Amino acid sequence: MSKGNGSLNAKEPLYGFLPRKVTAVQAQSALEHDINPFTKQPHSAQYKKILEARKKLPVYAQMTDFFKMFTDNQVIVMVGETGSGKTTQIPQFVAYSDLPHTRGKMVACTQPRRVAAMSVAKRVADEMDVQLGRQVGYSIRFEDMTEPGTTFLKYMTDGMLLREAMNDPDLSRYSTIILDEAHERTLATDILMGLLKALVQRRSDLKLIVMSATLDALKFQKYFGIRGNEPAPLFKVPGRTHPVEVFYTQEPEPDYVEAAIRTVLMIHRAEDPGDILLFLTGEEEIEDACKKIKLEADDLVNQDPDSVGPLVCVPLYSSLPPAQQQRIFDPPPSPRSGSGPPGRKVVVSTNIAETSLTIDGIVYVVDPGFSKQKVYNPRIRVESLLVSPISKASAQQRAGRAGRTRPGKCFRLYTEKDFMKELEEQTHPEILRSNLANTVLELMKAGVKDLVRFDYVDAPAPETLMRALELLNYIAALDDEGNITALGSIIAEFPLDPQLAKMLIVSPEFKCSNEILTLTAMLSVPNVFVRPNNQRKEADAAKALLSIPEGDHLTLINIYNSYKQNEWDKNWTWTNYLSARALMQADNVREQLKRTMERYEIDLVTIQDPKKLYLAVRQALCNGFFMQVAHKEGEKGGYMTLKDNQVVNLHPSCGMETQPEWVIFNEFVLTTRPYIRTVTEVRAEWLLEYAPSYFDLKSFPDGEAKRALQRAYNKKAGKRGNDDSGPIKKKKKI
DNA sequence: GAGCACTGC
Repeated sequence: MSKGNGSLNAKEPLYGFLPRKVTAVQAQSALEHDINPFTKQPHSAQYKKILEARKKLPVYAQMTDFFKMFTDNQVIVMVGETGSGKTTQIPQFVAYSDLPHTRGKMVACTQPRRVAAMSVAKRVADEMDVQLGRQVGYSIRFEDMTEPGTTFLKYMTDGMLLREAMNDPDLSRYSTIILDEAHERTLATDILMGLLKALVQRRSDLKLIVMSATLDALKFQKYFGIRGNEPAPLFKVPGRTHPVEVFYTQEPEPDYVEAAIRTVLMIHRAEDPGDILLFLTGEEEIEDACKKIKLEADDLVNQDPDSVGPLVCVPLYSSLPPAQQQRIFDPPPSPRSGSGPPGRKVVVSTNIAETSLTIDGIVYVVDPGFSKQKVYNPRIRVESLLVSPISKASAQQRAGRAGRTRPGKCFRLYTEKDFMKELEEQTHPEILRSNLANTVLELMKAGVKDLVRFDYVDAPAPETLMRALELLNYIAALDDEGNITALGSIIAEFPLDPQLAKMLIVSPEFKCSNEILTLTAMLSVPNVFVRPNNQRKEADAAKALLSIPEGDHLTLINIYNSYKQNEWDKNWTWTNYLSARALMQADNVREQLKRTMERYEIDLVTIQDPKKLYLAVRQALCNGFFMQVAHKEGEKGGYMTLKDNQVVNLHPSCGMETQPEWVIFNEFVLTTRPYIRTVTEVRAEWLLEYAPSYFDLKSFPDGEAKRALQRAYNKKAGKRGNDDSGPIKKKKKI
């Protein structure tokens, strides 16, 4: 709407507002108005109450500066520490200035996590006195809570916006894009930053706000600087947290778990009431530490019940069932007697408590300085998890968890010198630690021609990019010139690893797309097998009953089918030692993938005879995973991966009855030893037939595997001409 | 004879 628009009368709260030239005074008058400018309804009583609370947020005090900076600049970097109110307020300020609803546009605000996108959208809908899903909404995988034509402020996951960018590289629905929590440097946020840097140059009408923590601001300012040297302007808002006193050890601790337990008990004996948060690295470590803390704390209470209160220890990690995760919000235990010492709660958690989950009432943080981090080795194409020292930024984030409700203390189990000298400033962004096959394809689909010269915030290693391009070329997603193919364009549409998508797309040729659809869904959710420590035998026996001897991939299909047949029986997953949560998720994913298949007219077909069906599934598997093949070498059950010659063993969870000569595996895991996990028997002749360029023997490294392939090749050549019983030939060219 | 840091589409 613009000045002089005759359809507006002077009583309208937004009368005289010029998009992007709105002042803070104007916005404030609209906020105080009795009429909601977006619904034209009178504001509720609750609206006024919330507005008073909003006015106390630090960011509110800087409205004037913000509106001016937004008017004057296309790109802004914003820093707002915890408690500043930036995530809820800035998008609203933008909406009042940008007035996207008057131009059929939207303001998007991205979040790295689904729950954040949902809960912030709900809060902001309340603040704006609108119904969630109307003017204010959110969009996450499996749930689009927006109304086309009505929603103008949309919270969404960063991955969701990246998906949209693939099909509309200009992101033309948006007038302003806000990237929140940019300092977390998720893969999706990093890619979006690269795409948006180029996009703001193409689209002068698009505004961009990058919100981050203090430490990264200058880097982003420089990255988004215009015309060479001039950095993007910075908008800074102070936080509102309580002080946290930090303590270091005098000497390095040789055993951080032991030191952590000791520190927790020391706090319990000697410090004022208040809950403790201890960071450890993984499930096993956490369960173990909980047991030990509980034992020792009980001892202390028994020895000295007059001065030591009761203690409860609560584990927290993502694979814990939601009901058990809820225990972190329980109040601490009550004193044993009315006048006895107060109880204390200890939460022992993975990194999940560093960003994803906030626990109120934490006063003490114990930080041993480690976490499990993903690392990618492009040489052997393997992602693995390694216990590594955290960064300074991460240590600060952990310490901050002690000061949410009142002043707190953080005990770092390393020396101050190590903190200053040894810890990296920032955790390496995910883009430097991941296999980029998926990312490269997404970028290509978003119209990026030259991946090596793309303007990344942090450029990945050239070898990582080469590996990604190589894989995409082998599965025919990219042609030999490096251009995206028609097939590659469809592969990119599936929310799957490219190999899985390729396998799914070709599966109708093998008449088993129904089963491959199930398999891809099962492979994209967390482990479905549950194996409680005290019932391992029972769990393994239950698994054996559902196993298919030719391979774990077939077992996964069988499990899904049995699950669906027994859906009426609420106890079925439980009695079979399977995760109901993971299976429900698989079902959900399967439905989503099915819709994408329908969009591209990929037929859903199956073969009635189970023997033939399983054979077809294994052949289809070769079409996607021919790069993940191992050959049996020697008599002791050892395998060697093809081409990169890694010596591996079948993972103990593998359910095959024999050790076949050729197998395809879903993942390579490096734990106590190198293992291949989720494994299925295949035949050499299939590999040669479905991936001839990859199995081109001329370029193959010498060894047992090559000789075996050569024999299969010779046999095949000898048979040619009198054997036409091969798989169904391509009927539809993609 | 072992594990599953955390997100996201």
